Amino acid sequence: MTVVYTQTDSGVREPVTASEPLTASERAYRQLRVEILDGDLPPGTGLLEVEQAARIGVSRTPLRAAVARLISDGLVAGRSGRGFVVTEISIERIRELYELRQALEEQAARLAALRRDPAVFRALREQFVSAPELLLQGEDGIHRYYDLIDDLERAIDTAGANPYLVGALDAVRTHLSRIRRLARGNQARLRAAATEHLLIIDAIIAGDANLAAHATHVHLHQSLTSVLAAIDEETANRAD
Amino acid sequence: MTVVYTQTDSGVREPVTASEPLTASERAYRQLRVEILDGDLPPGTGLLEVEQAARIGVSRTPLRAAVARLISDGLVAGRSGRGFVVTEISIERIRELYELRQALEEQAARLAALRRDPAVFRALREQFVSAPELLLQGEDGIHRYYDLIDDLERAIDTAGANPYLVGALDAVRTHLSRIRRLARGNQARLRAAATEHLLIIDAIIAGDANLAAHATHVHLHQSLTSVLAAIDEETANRAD
DNA sequence: CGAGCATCCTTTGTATACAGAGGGCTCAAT
DNA sequence: ATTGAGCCCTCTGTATACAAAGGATGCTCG
Repeated sequence: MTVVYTQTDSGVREPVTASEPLTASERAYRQLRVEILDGDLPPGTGLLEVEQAARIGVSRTPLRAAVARLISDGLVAGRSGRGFVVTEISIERIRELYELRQALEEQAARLAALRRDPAVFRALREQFVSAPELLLQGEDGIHRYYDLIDDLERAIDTAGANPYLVGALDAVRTHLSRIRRLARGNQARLRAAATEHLLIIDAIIAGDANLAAHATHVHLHQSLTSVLAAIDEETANRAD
Repeated sequence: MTVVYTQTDSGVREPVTASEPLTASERAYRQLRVEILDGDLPPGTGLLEVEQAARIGVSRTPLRAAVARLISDGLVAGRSGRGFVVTEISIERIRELYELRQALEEQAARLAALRRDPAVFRALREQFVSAPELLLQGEDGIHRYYDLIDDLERAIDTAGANPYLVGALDAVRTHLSRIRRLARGNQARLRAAATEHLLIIDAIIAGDANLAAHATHVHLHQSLTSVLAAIDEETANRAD
């Protein structure tokens, strides 16, 4: 199970650890993945092997390997004799995704509360207390806020110490990142989220597994509500 | 070329409608998968592309595709310059797997209770009531009992109506089937399990999501306890 | 006798050639 | 004009040839 953390925001955040001698299939996989996640290849886009191989600059063999991985990621679907398609994401799919996410994140929070190193989460707490200030610092602050959330998620994953769970969560987060673009930058929501995150952190520090799980449940409920509202609004605006 | 990528196909229960003209990569995938799941290729077994391609009777290209799928299934792991290995399953891994399973099956039971068609589960209830009799009918009865459990799982999946959740559960069940061989055929445990399953079914029929989730939690706790005990015993016997 | 280095060999990664299947297009008939 | 059938063409699935990387082994030097 190859995990690739290419955070797809236009940020230039890779420490650039030399130019990696990536294999062709790896390059093809990453490029297609980023393009799908960023929406450059919108859902429903039909793709052909030869065409994409030529565009990316690899032969069909590594491209097919890349596509196979994307299929198992659920980002594209195979078509019988006509190439492959970028999978659609409907509102119904988002609801379903959140139902899975609920189950996974609650369990992750539970396990983290049981196994955490308190020091790690106390440090995170510090940062989340001052998170609202970040939101006043424009685009860059918001970007750093999202990074902070990533740090929290990773800390919870690490504390939970369950590779299977982390793997399932990574898959969910992959799909979520296709949605997050929609609901990005809602100040009010982000401030509320910071409060919710603080409660989760406190529960984990206290070793209160049930509270951690319930706080996570509440947080995700609010998150889903916000996402659905943002999509509704978007759709309404588009109808104007 | 009609190639259907049955991504999370549990494979076992195909009515075997003659040998369809499967693609070479599909054949290779299924064969390797079955061999790993059945333990013919025990954990730790090192495999080479050429060697396996020759054995199965396909060329390296489709074999590589098959291995790629097995890797994303988590059944094998890639080695840098030395082929690939069937992944190990330690006791610790089993515990972790059950932690994930808990989260997923509880959510599935919850959703099933909310969305089920009562008639389906009333029919299943009938069968589970008479399940203990099956256990008296020897190996064949036990086999039919396991089929019954499969039916229940599928009914819950269908009622839950969440493809993402089902996909995650299929992945977990794939790994579980490697373990189940160990704890197979413990009569006392199977009788107890039938009772637990009945409670889950009743909760789903009643539309009681919380009870369904808790009953599932209890059931999985007992299941894990039983599996770990069986392994302990096995290890002890082997030490003799 | 041990350690380091170079070389060989094994095994993967990639490209390309070929075959078959499926869909689309054209042409004709009603 | 519309619909059906047949043909062609495109695109996938597979095999194989080639290249490069990594490890193991043996040789040499200290």
